[in-house]
Amino acid sequence: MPKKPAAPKGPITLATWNINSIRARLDLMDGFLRQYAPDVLCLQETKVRDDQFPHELFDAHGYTTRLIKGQPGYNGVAIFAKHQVELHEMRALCGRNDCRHISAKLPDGTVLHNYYVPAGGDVPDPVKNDKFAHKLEVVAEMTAWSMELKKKGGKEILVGDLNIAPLETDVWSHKQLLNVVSHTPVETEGMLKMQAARDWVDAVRHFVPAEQKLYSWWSYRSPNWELADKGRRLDHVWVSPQLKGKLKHAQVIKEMRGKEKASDHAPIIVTIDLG
DNA sequence: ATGGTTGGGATCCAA
Repeated sequence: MPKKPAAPKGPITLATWNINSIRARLDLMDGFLRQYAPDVLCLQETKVRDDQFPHELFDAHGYTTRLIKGQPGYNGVAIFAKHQVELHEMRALCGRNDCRHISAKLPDGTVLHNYYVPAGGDVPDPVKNDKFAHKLEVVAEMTAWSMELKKKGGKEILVGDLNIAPLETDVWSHKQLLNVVSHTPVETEGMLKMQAARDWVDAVRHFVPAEQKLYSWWSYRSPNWELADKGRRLDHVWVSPQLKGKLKHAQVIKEMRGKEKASDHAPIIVTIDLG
């Protein structure tokens, strides 16, 4: 009888990936899971209703826990694990039930939050662009929520496509992107406030110095994405301060951006010792 | 200054 395995001893690997439609990328996902087999996998932009989710692939790879929250066409988040984890919460950001958050309680009590922050449209003005206004509201709400978490002081991990590249080295050209949605000062400063509200530790920058360029997303519109390398770091893994010393490794799996039928985002894998 | 690509699900929207 297949039983859900107990929590692994020692470090676990945790992946986050904006997959840009799971049904369009079953082969890509299969290859990724064969090669990297993370213990826990968080997805954003699954773009599929729950009753149409392709469970078989994840079943075949041993993800006995599958927590999904999808809607037709857009958004959609999911958490998979090779061992038992509990659904913790599904937050409706800004009062909209639009499938941008799902969270799970891991065996040691750490709560894992998976977010998909709105991209925010093209015009970086909340008066002229409702989508940008909504993005800023979501960031403000996540900041207030982070402050509440800080009061409780539990162990938390926050991952996802946050659609903001906070540091100058998180974009290919700081100057040229200052007025481009994802790197405007109101967004980058908003993100820093959110980090400060819970003392979130940027798990990827914990290993990659801020002087070094680092991206997780390259637009489909650039025909020569790798050579041009006009990327942005939109995807993040943050941990609450008491987990900082438990971080073992972090890596953007850029190779996945170069595969056939790739997502425009690369996955990130963090190794953390929750034991 | 502009247009470039992709996926979903309808003939356009979101990214």
